[in-house]
Amino acid sequence: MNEQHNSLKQIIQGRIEKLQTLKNDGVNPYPHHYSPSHQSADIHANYTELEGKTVRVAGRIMSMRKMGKASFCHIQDSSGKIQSYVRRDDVGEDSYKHFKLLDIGDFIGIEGYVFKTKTEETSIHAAALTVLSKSIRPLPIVKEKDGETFDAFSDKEQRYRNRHLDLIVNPDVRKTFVDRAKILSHLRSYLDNLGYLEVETPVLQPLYGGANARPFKTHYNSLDQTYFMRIADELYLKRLIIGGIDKVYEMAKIFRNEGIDRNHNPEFTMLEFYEAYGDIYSMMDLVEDMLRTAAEKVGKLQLNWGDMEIDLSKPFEKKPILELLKDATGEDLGNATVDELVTICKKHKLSIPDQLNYGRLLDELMRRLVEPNLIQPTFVVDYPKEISPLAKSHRNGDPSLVERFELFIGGAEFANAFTELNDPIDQRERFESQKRLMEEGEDEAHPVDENFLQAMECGMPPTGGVGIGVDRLVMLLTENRWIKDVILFPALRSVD
RNA sequence: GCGCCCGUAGCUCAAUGGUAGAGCAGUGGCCUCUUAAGCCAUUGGCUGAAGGUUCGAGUCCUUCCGGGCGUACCA
Repeated sequence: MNEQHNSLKQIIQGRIEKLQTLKNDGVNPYPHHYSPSHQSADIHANYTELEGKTVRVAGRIMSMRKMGKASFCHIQDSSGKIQSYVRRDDVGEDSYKHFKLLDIGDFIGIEGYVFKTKTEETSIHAAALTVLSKSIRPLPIVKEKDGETFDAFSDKEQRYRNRHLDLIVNPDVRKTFVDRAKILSHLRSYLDNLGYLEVETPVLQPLYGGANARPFKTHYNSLDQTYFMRIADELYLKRLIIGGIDKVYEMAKIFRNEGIDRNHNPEFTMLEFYEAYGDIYSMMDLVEDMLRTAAEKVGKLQLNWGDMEIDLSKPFEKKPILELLKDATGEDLGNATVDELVTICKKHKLSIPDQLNYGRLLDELMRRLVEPNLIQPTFVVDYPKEISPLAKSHRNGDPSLVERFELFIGGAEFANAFTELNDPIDQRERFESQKRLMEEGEDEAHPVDENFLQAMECGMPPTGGVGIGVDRLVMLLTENRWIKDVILFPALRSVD
C-alpha cells in the first residue's frame, strides 16, 4: 500500500537482493513442484511410527531462530506447524548459507528425519532444504508462548482487506472457514439425501421479488434494460416446483441494497428449499433436525454466542406471533388498526416508522419487544396475512392469518418459511394489495410478477418452503458475533 | 444516513501544544537443542489527506478519505 514509506521499501529491496543472491548461486527461488510426504499434523499425530524416519514437508516459514551454525524454524502448512532443526554440518555449507538468506514468509521444502528436541518438541532434523518460493513483502509478526499471543495482527480493517494475511497468522480464522465449509456441505448433503435437487437460478433478474428488500439495480447494455440483482430466489424455485421438480433447493448468493453492520452484509448466502406436498409443519421438523445435525458436524450443541448460552439439543419451541405480542404489550393486536399500533408503539417508546402500515408497525413491535427475548430456538408461527404475501391462508379458517414460521435463535432470525400460497387467484390479489402499498410509498413492497402468476395459474402443488440465512447459521455454530468474520471478503468501502 | 471514537515504522503500541519513541521484524556482528532464543551495534517516519489557529500541531479547529462501535435501514 504505502509504497512511499522507506522502511517498507527497504525491506522489500533487501529481500529482492537476497532473491538475486540465491539466483546467482544457482538456486531457483520459484521451482515448479515439490512432493511432500507428510503434513505437519500427520507427523505430530504419528510420532511413534515416524520417529527416525525420513519425511518431506513443505510450508511457509513462520519463525526463525538462527544461530551461527545451526538454526530452528517453524514452518506452517495447511494442517498446522512443525519445527525444523537445520544444522550446517547436516545440510552442507552452501545450503545453510542459502537458508540464512530466507525470511519469515518464504516457502520451503524440508527433507529430514523426525525426532524430538531435548524440550520434547516434535521436529524434523533437516538433511535437505529446497526453496519453494521467496517472499519479498513482510508478513505481520505474531509471537506466541504457552498459548498466549503477542502483537496479534488485530486491526480489523487490515484483516478484512488482507484476508490472506489474516489466514496466515490467525489460526482461528482458518478454523471458522473450515467449519463454514463443513456446515454448507452438511446442508447440501442433508437435502441431497432426502432426494432434493440442487439448482441454480438467475442472479440477474428483470424483476426482483420473493422478499421485502431494496435491490441493487444495474443496466443490461445489450438488452438496453434495467436489471436487478436478486433479493431472493423464491419465485424461480416455485416455478421449478410447478415444473415438477418436487424437491428443490439452491444455495444462493443474495444481494440486498442496505446497510452494513455486524449482522448484515450486502451480499450473503441463503439456502432456500421447497418440497411439494409439504407444509410449514413438515418443514419445521426438517429444519430443526437439519440445524441440530449441522451443529453436531461442527462439534457443539451448546453454544456461547456473545453472552448468550444457546442449547440446540432441546426441542425448539413453537409460539404464535400474536401470543408473543400479547405477552409483550398486553394487547390483542389481531385486528388492530394502524392508529392503534402507533399508540402502542408510542406507549413503549418505540420509533414510529416513516412508512405507516400494519406490516411496518408490527415489525417494529416484534423487533423491539419480542425478538430480543427469543434466545433459545423458537419457531414463531401464525403470521398476519398482510405481511406475508406469498404464504397460504391458515387452515384454521382465520382469514387474517397465514401458515408461516420464522425461526429465532439468540434474538436473530434464522429461517423464514411458508406453506406456500398456490391459489393463483389469491396470489394475484396479494400482489395487488402489495401494489397498493407501493403506491402508498412502501418502497419494499413486492412488485407484481406476471410471469410468476401465469406459472402458478398452470397449477402448483401444495408446497412447503424455507429460507435459511446461512451466514447467520455459520455465525452461531462457530460462535462468531460478526458477520464479517464468517465471510472471507466482507463488503468494505474501496480505497481509491 | 445519524452519533461517538479511532488512523503514528512492515506488525503491536507510546509521546501535559515544545527535538516523534519502544518492542518485535529488518540490517551487520557473535552464537551447533532454540522456541516471545540471547548478547552487541544499527536502518527505518512528511504522524491517513488537505486546509486553518499558533512563535510552535501527532496533539486544537474545518473538510475529505478509511475503519470501529452504537443507532437507523434491513424481517
